[in-house]
Amino acid sequence: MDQDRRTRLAPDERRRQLVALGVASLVDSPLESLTIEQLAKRAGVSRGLLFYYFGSKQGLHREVVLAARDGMLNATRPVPDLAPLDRLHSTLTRTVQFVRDHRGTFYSLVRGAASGDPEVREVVEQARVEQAERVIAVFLELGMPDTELLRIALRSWVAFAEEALVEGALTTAMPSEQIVEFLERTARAVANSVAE
Amino acid sequence: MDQDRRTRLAPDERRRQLVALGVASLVDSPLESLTIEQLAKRAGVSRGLLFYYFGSKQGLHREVVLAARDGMLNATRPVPDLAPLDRLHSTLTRTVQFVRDHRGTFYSLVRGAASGDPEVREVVEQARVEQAERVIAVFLELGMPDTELLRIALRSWVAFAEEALVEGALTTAMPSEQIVEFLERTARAVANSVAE
DNA sequence: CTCACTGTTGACTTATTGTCAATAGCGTGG
DNA sequence: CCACGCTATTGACAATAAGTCAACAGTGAG
Repeated sequence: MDQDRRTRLAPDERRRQLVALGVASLVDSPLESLTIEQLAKRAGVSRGLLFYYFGSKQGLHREVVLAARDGMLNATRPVPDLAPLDRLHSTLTRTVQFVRDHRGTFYSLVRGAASGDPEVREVVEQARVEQAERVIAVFLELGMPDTELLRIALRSWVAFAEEALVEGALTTAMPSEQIVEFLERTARAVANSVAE
Repeated sequence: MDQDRRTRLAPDERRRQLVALGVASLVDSPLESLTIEQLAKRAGVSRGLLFYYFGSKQGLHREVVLAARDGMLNATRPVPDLAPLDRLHSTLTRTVQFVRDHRGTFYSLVRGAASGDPEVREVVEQARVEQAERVIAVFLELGMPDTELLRIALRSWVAFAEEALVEGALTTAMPSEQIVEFLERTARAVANSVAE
């Protein structure tokens, strides 16, 4: 579709192109339907080239999910200067924004890529860990004791938030501010409920 | 491994046997590695027979997940006679028990079967809906108004509980009573936080 | 006991992953 | 400017697993 003649690119550039095409395909189709053959055809290269770069289908999936994940983590990165609760508010606001701007990507990350092979699962798992760390930091700075139960609670609250975002931000027209406020309240409620 | 001669069973019985073997395989391996060939070999029948009964690999997966799901929903069915919060306590206690008695099954249900085809996902999705309904009923009986936000909140709390059960009940030695109490508190906290 | 019904089989087709020696762009040194 | 070598790229091939289907063979009914 691009060229009918063989074009030779620098490895980094070709890799970027292939991963970008993969991420783009997540917008309207789940990860598991991202087959080597389809992507090869879209990119106008042979299937063999994908194995040259990614080794296996799972290797490709891993890099695609990694790129999508980093895009999300980047768009929702906390602003260090803000006070804890303001930082949480800021992060959640941008999270809702990201979810609504990139519905397909978000949904594929939190739902589609859940199963499959452990390598891929681990990539999205790391995103949850990172997000949990962000929220834990907020409440530790507010003076809560660093207990195992608090960590489990906020780790689980991340799963709570993912579900709420799918239900609230993707399938209803609820105003973003209301969703953000809902997430803030529940986070505080969960954290408080383990602090006795 | 069972018989080397062809044995002809009544359809219901054969179906039961095949599904039971499939559910048993979930104990120590994820759903997606449950291949037609493996199950056929374990059951001592030909691959063709599995297609005769289930039509497709997804059809098999659907019935296996359905059986595993119903086993869980059954083991954790609410006792109607109890008062709302007692009923919640009872259900959660049996849920923790089930999770620890059937680690593999539970994990496969809430993690492994998450992706794959929409048919299979829908089956486990219905389990979440059912569990959400159970919790929603508790708080409605306690007099809370039936708002969309409450439903989303408790629907999301089910995801919260799944995560907490994986983290708390499967990967730590935390006493069951403590996990149950934790789940009760967070459920109340989440419900209260939307009731203003 | 035999006969029809149907549970069961195995060989075949199709689709997709993965392998690898051969090919052909593209920068570089002469 | 132009061979020439490095390597990005290809296409043909093998391996695996999903589906298909006509033929086969238990089992109960008459």
